[in-house]
Amino acid sequence: MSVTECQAPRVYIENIGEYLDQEVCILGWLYNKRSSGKLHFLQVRDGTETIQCVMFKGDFSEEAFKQADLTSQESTLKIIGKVKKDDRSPIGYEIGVTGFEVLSEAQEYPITPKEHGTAFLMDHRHLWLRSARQHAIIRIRAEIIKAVRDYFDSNGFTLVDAPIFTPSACEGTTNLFETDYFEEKAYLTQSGQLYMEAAAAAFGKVYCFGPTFRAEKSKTRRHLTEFWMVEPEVAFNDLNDNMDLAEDFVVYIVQRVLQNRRRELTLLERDIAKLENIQKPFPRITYDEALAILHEKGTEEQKVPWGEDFGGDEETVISQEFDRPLFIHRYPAQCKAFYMKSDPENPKLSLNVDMIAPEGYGEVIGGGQREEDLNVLLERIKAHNLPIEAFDWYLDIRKYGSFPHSGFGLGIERTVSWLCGLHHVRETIPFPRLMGRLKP
RNA sequence: UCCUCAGUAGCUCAAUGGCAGAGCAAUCGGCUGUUAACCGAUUGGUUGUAGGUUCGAAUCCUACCUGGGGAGCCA
Repeated sequence: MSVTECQAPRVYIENIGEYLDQEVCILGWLYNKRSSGKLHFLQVRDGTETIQCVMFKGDFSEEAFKQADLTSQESTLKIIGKVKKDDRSPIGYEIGVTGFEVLSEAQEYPITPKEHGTAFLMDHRHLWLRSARQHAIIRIRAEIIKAVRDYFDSNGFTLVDAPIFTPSACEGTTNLFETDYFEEKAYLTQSGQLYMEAAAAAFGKVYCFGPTFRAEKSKTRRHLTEFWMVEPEVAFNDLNDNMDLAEDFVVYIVQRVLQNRRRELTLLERDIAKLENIQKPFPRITYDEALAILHEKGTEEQKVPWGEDFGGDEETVISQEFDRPLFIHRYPAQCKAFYMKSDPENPKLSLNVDMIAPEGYGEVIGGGQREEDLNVLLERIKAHNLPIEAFDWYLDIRKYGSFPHSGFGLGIERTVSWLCGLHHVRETIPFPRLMGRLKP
C-alpha cells in the first residue's frame, strides 16, 4: 500500500483552504513542536507550506499521545485531521489531528530553531534548504529564471544553448577551470557569448542560459566560482537598442517577482517600495559622466584616473545618485574585451554598457556592441596575444555576411541577491560553489 | 595573493595567567492555546593542530590548519 493511500484526500498545505471543515491527509516533516501537557502543537511542513496541527490528549490513547510528544524534529509524518479556520495562524488555518503516524523517525537534527553561524549552515546546506528563509529565496530564484525564459520566449528569441566545455579562453586561461578532454585541454565556459554571436547570424534573436565558471580567487559577497548567466544576442541591434532591451527585460523580471512572490519578499523583509520604483526609463550615463560623479562625491581613493575600471565601492557611490538601476556606457577601450566595437566618434572608447543595480548591489549586466569588421578583429586578437587558430570559427561570422550586433549577460545570482535584498550571493543558489567550498 | 578577526559542549557564545561556564538542542518530569512557548531537573569538554614560555596556559609566544569579514582580481 502506498503511503499516499488514505481514507481522507491527500492534499498540499498551500491548498488547505479549499478543504475547510473536511478531513484531509498531509504528508510532511515535523518542523517544530510545542506541548502544553494535554495539547501538542505540531508545526508540519510539506514543501509547499507549514501548518500547525493540534492534538488533544482526549482524542488519542495514552501511548499514541506520548509518541507524538517524543517525535523528533524533521521526522516524516502522515497526519490526518480536520481543516479549521483560525485567526491565530499565519496562514489562516490549522488542523485538528485525528490520525498521526510517524513514517520515519529522524535522528537528532543539527539545525535547531535558534541561531547558527554561516560556516555551520554552509556545511549543512542540504538541510538548510528546508528552512523558511531559504525556501523564500529559492522560490524567488525560480520565479526570476521563469521570467527570464518567458520574456525571451515570448519576444521572438530562440534558445540556443552554448557548450560548457570550450577549447580556449577569450582572455587567457588564468581564470578558467581546466579539465582533461581525451588528452587535450578543455576549459569550463566563462561565457556563451562567442557562440551566441554565431547563433545570432543563424536565428537573428537568440539567448542562452546556463552555468558559467570562473576560477577567480575572489572572496567577496558578489562572487561564486559557478554561477548562472543568461546571454541574449541580437543581430542588427546597436548599443542603444541593447540598452532598450536590457531595460525592458529587467523591468519585466522585477514585475513578475512583485506579482508572484510578494509573500516571499515580505518574509525576507525586503523593502518592496524600492522594487516597485524600478520603472523605465533607466538613467544612461557615459563613463566620463560617471567619473565626474566620483570626482564630485567620492573619497580621494575613489577619484580614479581616466582609463581605470570601477570597483565595487565606486559603483555604489555612482548608483547612490539614482533611485533605480542605471547604465554606464562607453568605457575606455583599454579595459574592455577584444571583441567590443570601438566608438566611431572616439576610438578610445568602447561601445560597451554595464547595468548597475541600486542599493549597492553592483553590476548585474555587462554587454555591448560587438566588432563586426574582420580586419579590426584580427588586429585586436594579435594585440591581446590570443591564439588566432582558436578563433577561426569565430572570425567566419565576419567572413560570411557580417552584421552589427549587440548583446549582454545577466548574472542570475546577483539579480536574486538584489531583488531579495541579501548580503551575500551564496544564499541565492541551492548549492553554492565558492573558493574553498565544494561540499555539499 | 594581501590585510584583518576568529577557532572552547551538537549549536551560539562567556571565562585574559589561577576550580572550563551559560543559553539553546538532547534526555526525564510538569503544564488545555502554544507561536524561536514556558517551568524544574539531568547529561554533555583532547579549549583547531604541533611546539614553546611559566610553579601554573583556553588565555602569552612561534608555526601550521580551518573559517568569517574586507581588498585585489572579476567581458
